Amino acid sequence: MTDTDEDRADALFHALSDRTRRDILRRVLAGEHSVSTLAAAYDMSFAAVQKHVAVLQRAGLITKRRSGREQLASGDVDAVRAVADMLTDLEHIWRGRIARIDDLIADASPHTTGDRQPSPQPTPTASEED
Amino acid sequence: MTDTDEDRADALFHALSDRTRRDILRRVLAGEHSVSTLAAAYDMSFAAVQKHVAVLQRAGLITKRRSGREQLASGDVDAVRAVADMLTDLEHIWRGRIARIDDLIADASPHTTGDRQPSPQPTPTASEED
DNA sequence: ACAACGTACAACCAATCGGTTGTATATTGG
DNA sequence: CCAATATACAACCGATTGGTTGTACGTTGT
Repeated sequence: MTDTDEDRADALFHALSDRTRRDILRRVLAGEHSVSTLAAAYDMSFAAVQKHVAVLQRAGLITKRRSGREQLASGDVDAVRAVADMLTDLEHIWRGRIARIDDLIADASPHTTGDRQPSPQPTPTASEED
Repeated sequence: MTDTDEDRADALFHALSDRTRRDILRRVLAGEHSVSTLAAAYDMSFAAVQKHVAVLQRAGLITKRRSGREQLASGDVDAVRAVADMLTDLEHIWRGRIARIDDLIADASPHTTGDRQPSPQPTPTASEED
């Protein structure tokens, strides 16, 4: 919850919010690729791809290692898991809400205690219009 | 895979890339909140918060239902899971890479079959043309 | 009826984004 | 040595973003 964590989350989600970057990430998770090799795969300038790689690297989603004149990029699966964990945290928050609703239902009707599924609708008062 | 899927991924990750929006999402995953209630929690104008809510809604991360003059926002955990699944897919891609490396190691040295670690070096055979 | 409330949206602004071209700097191969 | 290759980075540009204020409109409570 610290400010630095939020900065990191900003960088991670922002890095993932571009389809070219997601594609690059897929490629470098599957195996090392030089920036040139990556650039050849897209219909844009080398500089554009290099900037995408830099964004991914700054977010910590990929690492680079020098090999002669090439920079070989590699996907960092731990960073991907860190993002997945953030989403799991969100799911936990949601589960807490459902648990609270279940408690209310259990309180209102002493029956039906013991079923706690993904729950079709969180609140009984459903009426949508706009 | 499809273009629409990528559009959706763009919207989801973009929506999550702002800390105010992530905070709003946490609140509405924990329980319904009106836009006004949400706006009161942040040091910015009502209009700014309303736009953040709109971004989250367009991405499908939250839904709104009208209750009198209020719009009650609710987090959609299925959308959160959809994002988590995208990250799981990325992890699978990475696992495929590790499996390939393991195969190479197993092929090179008939011994040591059965240890599968995060792998310090990704093998010198970077399969790529130029 | 009508003032207050809750919401939506338009118009505007500075900052950032995703792309471009151009330039500089290593590294490699002939 | 020199040319080609691989990378990095600056400067620029149009589009988008995150914020603002102002306005409009339906709903509610008195």
